[in-house]
Amino acid sequence: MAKILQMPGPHGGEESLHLNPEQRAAVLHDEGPLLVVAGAGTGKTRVITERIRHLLLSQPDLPGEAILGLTFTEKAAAEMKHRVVRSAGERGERVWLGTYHAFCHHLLTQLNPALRVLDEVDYWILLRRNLPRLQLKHYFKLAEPGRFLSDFTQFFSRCQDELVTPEDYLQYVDNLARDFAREQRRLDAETRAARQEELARQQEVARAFLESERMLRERNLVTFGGLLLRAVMELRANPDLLHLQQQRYRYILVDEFQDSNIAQIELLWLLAGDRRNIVAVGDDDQAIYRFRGASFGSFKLFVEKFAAGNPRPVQPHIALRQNYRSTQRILRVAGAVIRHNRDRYLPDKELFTRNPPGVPVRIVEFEDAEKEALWVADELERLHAEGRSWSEMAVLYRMHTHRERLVAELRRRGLPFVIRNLSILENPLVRDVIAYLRLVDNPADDVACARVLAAPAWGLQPADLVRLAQRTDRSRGRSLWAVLAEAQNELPELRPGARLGELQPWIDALHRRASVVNTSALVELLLDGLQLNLLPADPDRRYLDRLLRFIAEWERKSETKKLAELIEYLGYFEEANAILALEEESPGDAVQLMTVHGAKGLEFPYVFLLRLSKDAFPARARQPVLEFPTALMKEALPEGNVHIQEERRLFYVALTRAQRELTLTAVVNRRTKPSPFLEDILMNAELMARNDVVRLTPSVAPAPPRNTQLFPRRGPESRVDSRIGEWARQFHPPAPEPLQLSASAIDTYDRCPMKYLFGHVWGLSGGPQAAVTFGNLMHTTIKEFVARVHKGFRPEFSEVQEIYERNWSDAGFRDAYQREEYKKAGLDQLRAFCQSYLAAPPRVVAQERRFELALERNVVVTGRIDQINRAGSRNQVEIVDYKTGNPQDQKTADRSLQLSLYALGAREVLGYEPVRLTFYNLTTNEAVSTTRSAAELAEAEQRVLEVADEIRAQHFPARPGFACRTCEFQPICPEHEQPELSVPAPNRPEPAE
DNA sequence: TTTTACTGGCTTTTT
DNA sequence: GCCAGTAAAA
Repeated sequence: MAKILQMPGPHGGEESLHLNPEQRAAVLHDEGPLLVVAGAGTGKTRVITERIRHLLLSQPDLPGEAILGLTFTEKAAAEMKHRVVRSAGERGERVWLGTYHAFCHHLLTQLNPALRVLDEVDYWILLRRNLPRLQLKHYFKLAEPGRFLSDFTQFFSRCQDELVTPEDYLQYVDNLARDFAREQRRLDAETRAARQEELARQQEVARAFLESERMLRERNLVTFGGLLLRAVMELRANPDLLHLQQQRYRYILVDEFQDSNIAQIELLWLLAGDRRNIVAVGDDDQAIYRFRGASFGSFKLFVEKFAAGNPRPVQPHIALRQNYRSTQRILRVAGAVIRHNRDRYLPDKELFTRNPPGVPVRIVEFEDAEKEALWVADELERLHAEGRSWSEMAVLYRMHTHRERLVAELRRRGLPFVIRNLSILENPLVRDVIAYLRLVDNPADDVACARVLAAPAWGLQPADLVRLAQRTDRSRGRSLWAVLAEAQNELPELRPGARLGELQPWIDALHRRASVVNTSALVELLLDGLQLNLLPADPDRRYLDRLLRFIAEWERKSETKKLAELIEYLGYFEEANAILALEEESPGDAVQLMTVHGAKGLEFPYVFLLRLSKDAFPARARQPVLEFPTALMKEALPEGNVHIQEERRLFYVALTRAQRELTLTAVVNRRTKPSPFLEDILMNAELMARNDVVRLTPSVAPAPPRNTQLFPRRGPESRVDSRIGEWARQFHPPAPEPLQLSASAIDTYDRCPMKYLFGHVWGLSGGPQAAVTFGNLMHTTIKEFVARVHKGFRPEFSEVQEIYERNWSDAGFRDAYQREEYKKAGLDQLRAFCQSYLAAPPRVVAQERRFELALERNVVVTGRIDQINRAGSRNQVEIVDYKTGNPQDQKTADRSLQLSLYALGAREVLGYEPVRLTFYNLTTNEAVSTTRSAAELAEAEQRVLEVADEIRAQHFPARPGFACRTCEFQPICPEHEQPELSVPAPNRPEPAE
């Protein structure tokens, strides 16, 4: 070894000659543990690959398979493998280079060859399908049975990261229960109840964890987190296996060590054995994955565990400090930022560079996001005009939503860009194909049908679609498809050239085939029929291929392989918030857009970092629904604000991506404050004195309109390219006069005018919803019950139950479990309701009373009051509205437009004096009452007229947001549709480090 | 200075 | 549908 150390490069190879002293020391490190602290852009991947090469070349009899290299991503592993093979040849081929997960999978399949790995979505779906077995109570919502499942999968995965098994967790909860039993007498009633509740929740979680593990084992499945946990358990329990592994892997190298979790560190500890030949490379300033379970102090653990008590004296760590990537100015700014994180375990790692000083880092402020987007687009164009290629520029952001305006602007200008990790479910062609599949599966799916009908080939105009939709009738099961069949004869005269005649038999035939053939065969038939002739260069091709691969992968694990199951799976897929991203490929010459997390490990000459505003970057801290208990942590929580420190490291990662120029933009106005991270820079006297930073507040002129039609459509014969989104934006027929409005219509308009357009103007409706079916049933049952009491009867509960069951409908329930849970809940609620109703029956004046109230300007308010009770003298009444679902509180009642309108109707039309307005919450069997003053009623009237004006002005913008998650019109909403730009010829991107 | 009402924005990602 | 941060009100 000594001889080698004196050589200029270990083997005189070209590359090793260029190693700096620290890199060389790391590469040549002899035996025992070593931590290589490799700052951003200091060549850490190179150290690992060079070290592997050095090990192989310096020990001719060392077999490649004695070296184990572990990474976090398959991409990193593949890149490393490529480099090792290139520099070490055939022996490099045999080096085990892969992800932790791949390694554990390999290990476990040696013991259990049929073991299959379940990804996060499929895990979610497994739990969703077996929901009854989880016996959820606190974490269950009738209307949304899957609501908490991703919280559970996340939590279980977090436990596994910390090597906590379901049994361990149960033990922990049992201890909590024991503590509570001992202490409860000393607690006041309120605290006791709160502790009791919390304990019950914990017990539910523990039970679900055990049960989910049971489900996995029954099917011989394992989750990603489980791979690590089970591998560690096997190695601990099986000394022979452990010994074998320790013998085999004589040298271990780990990349990105700072992101290791407890399970991974334990795995390394077991594999390294007494030899402790482990080189861990990483940068704790770039640790950005604590939110998903990475250890707080992997470096500290390493030094304490591996280096302590080591038989041979070793240098605990080597720091790589020379940066080869960025200019001096960029590096100084980044260094000033990260220095604010005081708790760094190893302090001596100030980076330096021999690169030129470069130009100052720009901090640019705008009053709104629109201006930010315009200016950044201007800058990108300017750089390109100066001769930079698009691919040299990257735009980074903290959250996906921050890029939206810029994307719109780039698209408007026709600039080439690629977005990493973009879901294909927003691609119009993919949405078209899925709409066809949904229509084939269920011809009564009006939303899918509407999308299909808007394809050019069927020759319809928006007015035709709306005319057809007006004739549907959800309550009688007359769907758009059924109306279409009836209207068949009228249509040729309706629109010459309409080829609906071809559509119907084709879809009907596919529908019949769907229950017979496998989905892959069906999809093939569908694609044939679509007559899609995608050229190889068509950007849509990649999206379609990805969808087809998704279907093929699903079919392999599917039980029935039939379309109906795929449609169900897709529903779950969306419910689980899963994204189906295009596989990564060379982006070609295009501006790269990605989150800062996505940019880790990459480098770009020109970097723009968006939205450095408070609550944007750093993002707000949020607590998970199920928090991992501190008591089970195997390491101490670091001091200080953990969240802000991680955000600052993320900021540091972003800054250090830049090679030549770095621009930070911020939106700053009365509401939005600048990011505290900018203060870190601007308040730094040294940076300012050295001119490392300039601050700009440019005035931004709106860009002139350019390319609007970026996507050449496939022409008038196309059976895809649905124009539904365009129609939604443009086809706003005038409202019929007089304009009739109900409280719920106004509510819909307020939430999202485009939803109002689809439902109330066009007359489309989504499928039946469980909550609605249930609500109707409860209303009907109560109406009949109240009517009988009114007639002087005192119905037994069995009679009520009989009414309930007679009126039951299965429409809209997602599955039997949800249906049965609803059924039980409904009966319980009715039991409670009837009992309290009979205890003090009101004097009912009217039930389900309809009214039409004519306001000024030819506007009519319509409504149906559930129940009117006498309240006091003469015509004084109470208006009752029964509510199922989430209970309404006092505040909601006080400001409810619905109650105001009912009060107006009761007074103006029905001649009552409403002295009390009541929401009767069936869920809690509690009434909430309120009143309305004359002024408040006038205000409500005003509100109706305002909405009426908006509707008459045909103003129907989409209001995207939280509500979209449950909106049945999503498949046809233009807001959820993003055509992607085509990109010129690909060239391979240069990986960094 | 404390309470209440209104407004906007819903992470980040890998296996 | 909920939470937090901020503006308005007391």
